Amino acid sequence: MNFKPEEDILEKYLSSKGLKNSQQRLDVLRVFLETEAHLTPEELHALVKKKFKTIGIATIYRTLKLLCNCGLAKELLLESGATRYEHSYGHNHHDHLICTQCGKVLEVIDPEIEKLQEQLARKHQFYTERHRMEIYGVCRQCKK
Amino acid sequence: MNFKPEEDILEKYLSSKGLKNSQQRLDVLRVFLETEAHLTPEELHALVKKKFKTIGIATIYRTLKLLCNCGLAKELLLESGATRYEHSYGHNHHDHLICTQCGKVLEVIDPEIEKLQEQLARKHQFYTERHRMEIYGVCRQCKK
DNA sequence: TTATCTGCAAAGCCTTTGCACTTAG
DNA sequence: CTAAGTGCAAAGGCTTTGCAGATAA
Repeated sequence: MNFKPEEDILEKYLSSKGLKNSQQRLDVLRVFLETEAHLTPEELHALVKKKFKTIGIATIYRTLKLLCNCGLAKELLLESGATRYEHSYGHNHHDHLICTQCGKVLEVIDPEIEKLQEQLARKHQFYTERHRMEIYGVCRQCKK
Repeated sequence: MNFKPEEDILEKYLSSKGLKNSQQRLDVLRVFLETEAHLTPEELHALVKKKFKTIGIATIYRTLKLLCNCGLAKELLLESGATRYEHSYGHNHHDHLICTQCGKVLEVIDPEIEKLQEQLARKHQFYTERHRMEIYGVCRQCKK
């Protein structure tokens, strides 16, 4: 049993699919979990490289895909264009407040909005699978 | 004075910037306005080509950028990955309901949700610039 | 042992850019 | 006339893929 539940989840996912628990995959997961920032593959690559010099960017891309498949990470397509990844394990559905100055991303949730979104979909006879909402603006620190 | 207000808007925008009213720019605008679909640059290129065989994809990209700058088009970054463009002139802010089966995109608006979004931002001391909301699901026709 | 994984470099998308020729003003 | 635009092809980002050597099971 690992210290982190996320490591168990990845391990079990890999085993169940007949995939291997490689050192690199664990390294990537650990570094990914160390920061709450919403990283790009390139940023994550730079961080992993600090500790494991030889890691290749292809392994980062491949591992991020695995992490998404087993529910540990989630892809985030923000308007800045770059694809970013956030932690998914233990994080319920949430929306994002994004500072257009410093790039900070806040995770927020409003049950009332969620309810209205569902009603809106129903009104148009859409069977909701998922939704996303992002508010872009300037945070308090940057406004000063 | 042109038949379409959009043509006037483009013309005036170009003149004001010292840019030229080329035939191609008008061609692209006209074909863009002919369909309510949310097109990718490649799809628009194919449509324009039907009428103006020699148009190049670079001109499509360049013209779409101009149309965005003068408020006639708006870039749409949906989860499918492809960048799409929608009409912007005469269309107020709205959100999107997207069918994950047939790709249909409905433009919707809910004033109550808009209000709550603004409150949510204020609660976190964010000064809202804009926001986006997309609901992905299955439309009535596809559900049948 | 052997199927999978890794790092590398090459290849693939989509989008932008440089260039020589063309055109609007 | 000449600054700006066009189509083409080449170049740029980001992401994926093919491959030969490495490794988990």
